[in-house]
Amino acid sequence: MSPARLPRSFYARDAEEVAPDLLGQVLVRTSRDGSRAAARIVEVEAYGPDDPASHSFRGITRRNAVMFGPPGHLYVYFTYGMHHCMNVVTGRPGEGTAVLLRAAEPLEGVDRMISRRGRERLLDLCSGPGRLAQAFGIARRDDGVDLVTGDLVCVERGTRPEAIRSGTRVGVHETARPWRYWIAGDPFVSRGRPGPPTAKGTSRARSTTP
DNA sequence: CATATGATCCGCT
DNA sequence: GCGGATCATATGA
Repeated sequence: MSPARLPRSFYARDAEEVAPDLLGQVLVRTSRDGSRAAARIVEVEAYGPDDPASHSFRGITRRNAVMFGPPGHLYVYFTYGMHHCMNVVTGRPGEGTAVLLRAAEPLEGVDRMISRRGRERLLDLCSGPGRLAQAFGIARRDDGVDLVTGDLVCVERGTRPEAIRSGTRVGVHETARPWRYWIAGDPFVSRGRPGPPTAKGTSRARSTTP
């Protein structure tokens, strides 16, 4: 019943529209004992329809089924044999669009994040999709949880970023959709190579600090 | 059934 | 900067 919690309508839009709007918002996980873990989202990636880079591109499977459900739910997948990544489902049911949460700035429950991560440097706690999921204790069993009405995880309204940058998505060799968004100059953004891999391969993304 | 691969992280060089 | 870890998932035989 938190008035700060983002409503369903926030998620029920195109992924590339939701993605930049998620920057500055606060991801919150409430444990059964009432303790909270919270972090300010600083980096995301959108995965749209007809997007070869999206898990939903080849149709619905058991793994990606949640992506095709109603917006405002968590889509969690396991990869590289050891990492979980979390997305928020966007758009309309059947579309299969989502936004990957890539990095955040720890705000609450830092001690718990440190123990879950096994590392104590604040900058390394949530700076990467696998790290973020680990810090929040998110795993496959959290696949499909409702961010709007659920008790476990939600996104609360935060502070608006001063400036937003965008560039090519990490691990995606395509320049047509620069759907990685991050807060300009934010130290908690992951070290994932910024900038499009241009043909001659010398340029960097426009990630200069204002 | 067999196998290739990945929206990654970490430690070592 | 590079490669190993490590396995669920998808796909093809």
